[in-house]
Amino acid sequence: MEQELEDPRTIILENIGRSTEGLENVSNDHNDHSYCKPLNSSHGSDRHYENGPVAVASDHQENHDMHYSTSTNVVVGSNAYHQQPVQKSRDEYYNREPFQKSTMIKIHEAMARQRVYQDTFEGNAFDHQANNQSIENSLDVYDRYVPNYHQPLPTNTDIGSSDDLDMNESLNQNDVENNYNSDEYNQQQIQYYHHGYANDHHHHSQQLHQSSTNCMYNQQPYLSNSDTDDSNDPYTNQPHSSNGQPINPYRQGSFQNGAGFNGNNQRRQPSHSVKSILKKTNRRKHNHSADEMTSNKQIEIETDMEKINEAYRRSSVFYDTQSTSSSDSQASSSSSNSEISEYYEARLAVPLAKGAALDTKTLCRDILQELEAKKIPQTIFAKRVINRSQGTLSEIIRKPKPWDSLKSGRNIYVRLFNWFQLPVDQRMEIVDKRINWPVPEKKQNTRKRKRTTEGPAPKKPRTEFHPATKNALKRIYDENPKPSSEMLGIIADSLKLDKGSVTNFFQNTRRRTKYQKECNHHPVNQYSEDEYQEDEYEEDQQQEDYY
DNA sequence: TCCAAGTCAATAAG
DNA sequence: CTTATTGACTTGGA
Repeated sequence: MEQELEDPRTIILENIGRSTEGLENVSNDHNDHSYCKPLNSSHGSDRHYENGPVAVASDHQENHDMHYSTSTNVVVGSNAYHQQPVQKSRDEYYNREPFQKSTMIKIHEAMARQRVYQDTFEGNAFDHQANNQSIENSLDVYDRYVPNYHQPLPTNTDIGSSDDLDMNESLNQNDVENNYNSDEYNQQQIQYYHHGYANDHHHHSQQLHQSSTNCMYNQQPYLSNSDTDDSNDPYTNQPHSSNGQPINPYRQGSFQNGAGFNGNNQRRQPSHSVKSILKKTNRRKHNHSADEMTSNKQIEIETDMEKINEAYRRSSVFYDTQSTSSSDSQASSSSSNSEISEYYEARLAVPLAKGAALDTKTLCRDILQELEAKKIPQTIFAKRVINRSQGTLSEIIRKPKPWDSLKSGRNIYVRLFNWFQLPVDQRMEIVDKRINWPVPEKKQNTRKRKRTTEGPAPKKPRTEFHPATKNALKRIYDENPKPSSEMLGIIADSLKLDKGSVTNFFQNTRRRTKYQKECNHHPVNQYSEDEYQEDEYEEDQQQEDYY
């Protein structure tokens, strides 16, 4: 496509009136788009992933088995999706220079130009001085963006373990959706409770209330106005209490009675909580029935409660006959698994009280601890409790987003919370691998890409960026996290990437970086522009725990 | 079409 | 085996 007529560095140097002597020679460009590598071989022809990527994985494994010791055949080339894949060895792929040295200069220049254009367009004076400066700086951009690196030889990618715990199904996401999560959540006058939690976890530096070991959320009324205090915790938008305590996540009106709802799980009966929920609901109804929106919500809540009640009624026999040990995997004959499961589902789906806010950070930390303590695998927890994949769970738990920044994602945290409110035996029963809970129906609305007339479009194989390419992208991102579409095109061309991939990269990075700053208070993480000499790009984002 | 937020799911890391 | 990472896809809204 584009032809490299002249080394852009020359142009730049000439532009700023400097000699071109001493420029390092660079080889000619090769426009073969060889610098990003879809992971899966055999693609592009007529393979459609009707059976999911698994089918391809086995191909991979085949290659792997046959060629690993010397070199693994991989598809090389961002165009593999549209064209015939090119087989190259992994070694060769990694040892290749991903793109021309001049490339980064070009990109940098283009970005500078765009800035200039924007400035001009916006009527700002164009600072030639600054521009030259910027161009000049761009000369060493390549070295900054593409540090030397020594790609280790591919390690054994133990592919044999294609563990199919197979809770397959991209499960029904509907069940969660009828929880309300409108923004009137935020508009409410919110009353928070002080969130002092006491449990058997010792690592909490700010632990204060020491009471029953199982009462995770021992709540006490705590009045505050979430919008008036500037020392708000981004995670809850709640003020910190004077003594630095984490602030309670819950609003009055729902489950404020910690003893009643969560209390001592040794003695508590399911009926207790169900009743208590219903009671609260009714009370809420009286309090808020004036507003129409509110009454609509009310109806939803009531429906939820009905479901719970209903499910509970049907499964109550089970609880009555349930022995103390929940280790008995088989439910009593009088209550089917699906009924119980229904009950649990209803419990997990209970919406938070209107206006309530969860302290996601604290919640997740505790949940995480619980998982570790109880040896509950994420895979099963993810499916059973929040109905999501393991990877999703991991990210949600590990990097919880502030409540106020959440949209529909709030449902997940609510479910997490609800699960945690359950007495341990129920809690554990839900995630007991020995029990085969009925799999939630899949939302069959799998009308994937309807573009093509013949079935689902093939999935684009995952791109594996060359380390240097990845690094370059990161640097560019640092400079401009939100390039215009045009810029994206330039970047893609320059780095020999698919524009879609570049777009995805920026999109993903933006989203994944969004709360990092708020989380990272360590100065160590403050990115410093001048010490990335060596290859330190592999450990680039140690997202330092912020607890 | 673009974006953000939510996810999936392959696969790298531990 | 379990968990963390991350490119691509899906949804819902301009």
